Amino acid sequence: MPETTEQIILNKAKEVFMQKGFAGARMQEIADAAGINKAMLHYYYRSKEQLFKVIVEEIVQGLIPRLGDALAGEGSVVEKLEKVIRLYISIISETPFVPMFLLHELSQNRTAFITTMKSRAARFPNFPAFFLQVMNEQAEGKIKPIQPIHLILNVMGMVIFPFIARPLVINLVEIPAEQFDAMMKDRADVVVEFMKNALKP
Amino acid sequence: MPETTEQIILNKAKEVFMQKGFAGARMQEIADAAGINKAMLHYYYRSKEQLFKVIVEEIVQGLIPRLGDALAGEGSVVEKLEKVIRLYISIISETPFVPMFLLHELSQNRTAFITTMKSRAARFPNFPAFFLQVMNEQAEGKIKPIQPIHLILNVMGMVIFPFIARPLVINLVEIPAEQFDAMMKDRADVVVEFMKNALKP
DNA sequence: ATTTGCACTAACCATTTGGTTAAACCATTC
DNA sequence: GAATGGTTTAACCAAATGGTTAGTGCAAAT
Repeated sequence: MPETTEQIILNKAKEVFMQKGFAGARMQEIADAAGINKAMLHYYYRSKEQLFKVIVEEIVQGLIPRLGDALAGEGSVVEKLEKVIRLYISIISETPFVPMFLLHELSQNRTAFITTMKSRAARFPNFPAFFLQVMNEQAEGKIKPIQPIHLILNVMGMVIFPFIARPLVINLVEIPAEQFDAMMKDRADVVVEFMKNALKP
Repeated sequence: MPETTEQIILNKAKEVFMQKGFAGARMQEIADAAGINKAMLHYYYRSKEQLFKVIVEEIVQGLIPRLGDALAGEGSVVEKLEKVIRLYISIISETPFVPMFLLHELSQNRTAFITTMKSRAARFPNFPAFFLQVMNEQAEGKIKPIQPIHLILNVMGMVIFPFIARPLVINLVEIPAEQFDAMMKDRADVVVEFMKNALKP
C-alpha cells in the first residue's frame, strides 16, 4: 500500500525542516520534494507554522520518553548513564540532523516552538530523582563527587557534540566523511569507558 | 571618539546574524538595530552575503589561532587540554552565540561559508602533532588509552555543549537562567577534573 | 564661493515567499 | 449516468525582502 499524500508531505517536510531549519525551509522546496503542488501543503497543514509544529511534535515524541525510561529504571548511576549513552547514540545515528535542528530552533526562542516542545515533553525525564541518586552514591563513595547537572552536561555533550560537529570535523579538520562515520561506530563504547573512568572513585 | 557607521553596522549585524543565522537574519532588522537606513548596509557591504562573510571572517579569526596556540606550546597532553578547556570556556562565555552560529551555518553546507571559514582557518590547530603526542603518552602509560580524535571530541563536547544547550536546559528542564549561568562559572574546573580523572592511568 | 566627494535618506523595484481561489479530476454513491 | 465529496492543480495575490536609484546634506579642498 502506497503512502498517503499526507504522509509523503510530512516525511519530506521533516527532511527539509531538519536540514534547513524553520527560517531556511521553503514551502516550495517541500512541495517539490514531495512531488506535489504547493497548495497541497496548505490543504493538509494550513500553514508553514502548523506543518512545522506537527513535525516538532513527532520528533520530540520519539525522543524524550525513551530518555525518561533509561533514567527511571533500576540500576546504578553508571549503569543508567551507560544506558543513556548507548540509547541516544543509536537513535541519533539514524537521525543525525535531529540534535542540531532542535537545539538551533530552541536557541531562536520562538515561543510557539518552545510551547510545542514543552507540551510534548511534559513527562520530561525524571531528573530530580536521578540527581538525588547521584548525590547518594557520591555520599556512599561509590562515584567521584561531581554536581549532577555537570555530570549530565558532560555525558550529553560527549554524546551529542560529534553529530553536530560532523561538518566541522569533515570540512575543516579534513577527515574524510567515511573515516569519520566509521569512527563513530566505536563512539558509544569510548564515551561509556571515558565516563566510567572519570567517575571511578 | 564615536564609532564609525561602518563599525556600528558590523557590530549590530554580528548580533543579528549570530542569533538568527543567515537565513533568519533580515537586512531591515540590522539596519534598525544600527539606527540607519537599509541602503547603508549595501553602501558599505554590497550584499547580505558579503556582510555575512566579513562577520564570519572576523569571528573565525578571533577563535582558531588561540586554539592553535594552546595545543602547540609546551606541556603534557593533560596540561594542554586543560589550557584548551579554560581558554575556550572563557572565550565562549563572552560570546555565547558563536558556537551555535558556526556549527549551524556549517551544517547548512553553504559552500561560500565553508570556503570563507577554510581560508581563515588555514593554520588550523596542529592536530596531527597533538595526536602523536597523545599516542606517545599512551604508549608510555602516562594516560589511559583512547583514540585522539575521540579524546578531543569528548573535551570539545563537554566545553561547547552547555552553551548550545542552554535554552534547552532553561526552558525544558526549567532551571532558572541565573542558576544555570551561576553554575557555568564552575564549568571549567569541573570539566578539567572530569578529563583528568578519565585519563588517569 | 564653488566644486568635489563621501555619507546618507526616501522612495522605489524585482523577486521571493507564504498563502488563496476557482476550477478540474476522479472515485464512490445513488 | 448524474450527483457527491474529497483531492489536486494552475493561476493568482499580498506581503516581505534584498537590492537600487536619484538626490540631499555637508565638510574639506580649490
